[in-house]
Amino acid sequence: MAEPNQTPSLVDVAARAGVSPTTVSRVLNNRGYLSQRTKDRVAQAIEELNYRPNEVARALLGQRTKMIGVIVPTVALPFFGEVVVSLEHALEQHGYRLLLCNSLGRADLEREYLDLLISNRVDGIISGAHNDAIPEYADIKLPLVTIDRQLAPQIPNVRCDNEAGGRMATELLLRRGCRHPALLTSTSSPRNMREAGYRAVLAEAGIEPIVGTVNFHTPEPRRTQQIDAWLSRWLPNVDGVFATDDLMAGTVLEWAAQSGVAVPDQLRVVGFDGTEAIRRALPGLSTVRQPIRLICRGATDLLLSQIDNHAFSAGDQQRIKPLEFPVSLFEGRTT
Amino acid sequence: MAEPNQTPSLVDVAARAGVSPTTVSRVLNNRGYLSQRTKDRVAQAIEELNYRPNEVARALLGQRTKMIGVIVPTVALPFFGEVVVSLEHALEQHGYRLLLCNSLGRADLEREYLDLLISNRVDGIISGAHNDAIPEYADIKLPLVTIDRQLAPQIPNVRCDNEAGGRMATELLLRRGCRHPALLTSTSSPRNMREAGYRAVLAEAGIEPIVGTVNFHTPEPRRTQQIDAWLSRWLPNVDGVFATDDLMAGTVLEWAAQSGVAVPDQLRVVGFDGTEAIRRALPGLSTVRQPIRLICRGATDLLLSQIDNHAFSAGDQQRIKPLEFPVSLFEGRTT
DNA sequence: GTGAAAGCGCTAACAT
DNA sequence: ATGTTAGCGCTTTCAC
Repeated sequence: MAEPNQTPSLVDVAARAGVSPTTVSRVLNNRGYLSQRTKDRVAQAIEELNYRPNEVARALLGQRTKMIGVIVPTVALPFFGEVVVSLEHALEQHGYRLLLCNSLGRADLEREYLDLLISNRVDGIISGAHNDAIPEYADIKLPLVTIDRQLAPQIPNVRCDNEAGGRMATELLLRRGCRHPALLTSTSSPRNMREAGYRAVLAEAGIEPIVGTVNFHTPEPRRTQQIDAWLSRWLPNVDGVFATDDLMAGTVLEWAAQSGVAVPDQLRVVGFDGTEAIRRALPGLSTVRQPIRLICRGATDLLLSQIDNHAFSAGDQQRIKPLEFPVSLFEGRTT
Repeated sequence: MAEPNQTPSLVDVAARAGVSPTTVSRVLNNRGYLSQRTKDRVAQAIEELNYRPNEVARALLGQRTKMIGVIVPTVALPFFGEVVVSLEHALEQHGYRLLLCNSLGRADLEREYLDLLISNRVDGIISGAHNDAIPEYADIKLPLVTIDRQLAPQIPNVRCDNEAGGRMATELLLRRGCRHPALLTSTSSPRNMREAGYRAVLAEAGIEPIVGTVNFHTPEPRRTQQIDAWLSRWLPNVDGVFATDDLMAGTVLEWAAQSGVAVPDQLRVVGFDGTEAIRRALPGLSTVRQPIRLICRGATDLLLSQIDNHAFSAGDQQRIKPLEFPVSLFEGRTT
């Protein structure tokens, strides 16, 4: 007696079609010579049983799960949300699925996720999150590509031209007449290329830079308080703000509205990222748009070529030039 | 000669520790009686080989992948991004992983994803996306929970109290002095409970409702154009707008800024959702906050209990009362 | 053109 | 306290 409740297996299909399991497999994978009659019978059995091949079994046998692990700080932030959507669709085009990990910017979680992905035998990893202090990435024997932040010289990295973006934003502020544009960013460092762009333009113009930092993952309401305090301290010396992400720019705009500071007349504001969601929420915000689609396609292509070539990132120790895509400026009401 | 490049298997560990595979398995799963000496030797072999159990093999054997498929329109929108983050962490607490599917609101994609998830033998599905016209959900023999929109009476559904939210938003507008608050929503229908709340309050106040619709997935710039056209048409008859999501509210605010309409004096605006990201981008926006954490925990608990009880949604045909969580009002500068 | 047998990595039954 | 055997669902030799 058959168990009708059980998910049917290939063997069930074979029995029903009166052929061997091998033949069913061949029909499924379109391999070898099959008589039309056999094909039809198998197709019918599949239909009748509503059979779906078990990808888990395929993965075990074939040694490839067709799954890619993606680690980002959190898809609750539109930039990473959009990145993950783009990745998912780029991967899907090649028959890959996406296992999502939100590290929340926590190094411990990120480490755990790395382990998890290895245990699940993902075929590769795309990481858009990194606590730079995670050495584990170095000895991962798995195709790996990072987005935006470069982890190590030999790990492929895809990003936008952050420095050009920083320059464009700063130049826009100067062009609109700002004398003292300030920078508001997450972490000030020599490796912050948006900051580098800002500093370069100001240096050329002979203007003293003013840099404020509020960490990305600072919880509300502290984050807003820090931004407000910083703004109140510098105004009215400052007549423009380049915020290195759009959400920060939004907080600046709100501070201006509440403080009775006119935008753009008294204060000009530019953001960074230009995601669809924020373009809806803040359609007037001037911003530097990242080519997220391009970045994600680039990352996917790099990863899949690694997978296809069995060229594991750990293997080739040579320095790889990061793949950089150009940004574009959107000028809205706030400048 | 061993192949040092290969990922080590449990058999390799067994060989190195001088025990049988079963013993290694027992050590890994902490089952049965093991001598301390054996435990140590196995632990050492695992360490030396840097062995990780192959979850794919475990899944094939145990008939459970510990993976949950999650279908949403797109995590590029903060609401769904935040939902997915919450789900991922709720699931992770129970040892489950999340396979992400962004349906982009397209019925064809949603169908494909359903197939994909079945083929990958996920242990359950949480869907926050539905083209109502997808009958496939009905005959899915898999634990299934929906978020926000109810698919069918017998499928468990978790959501916030949308009608109460609609009421609260509308009442806030009236309380602040609006005489003609309009509704801006994605789809007007009797099943749109936010709209129902709005209509109910207006009916009680004896005010004629004004309803505008702009579909969720309308691409820019058409979306903005539609909203702008609608606003220009109704103002100044309208002195308040309840937008059923925060992004729409953002577009309304921008229209007001560009049209020289003072907020809140000439036009009051309330949104809906209150995600973290939008609270950062538009800190001044009055909005109805959804308890996303609660909703996601509720959905996860319901799903996991289905899984544990082998009670498949298709099985129990009885009507299930949706799980509703209360919303809360945030009043900002825009009202 | 089609089938039988072996095996991917693991664990549950059944020994001992 | 530990080992042996069988099998999850599939594909890949190698036969015929």
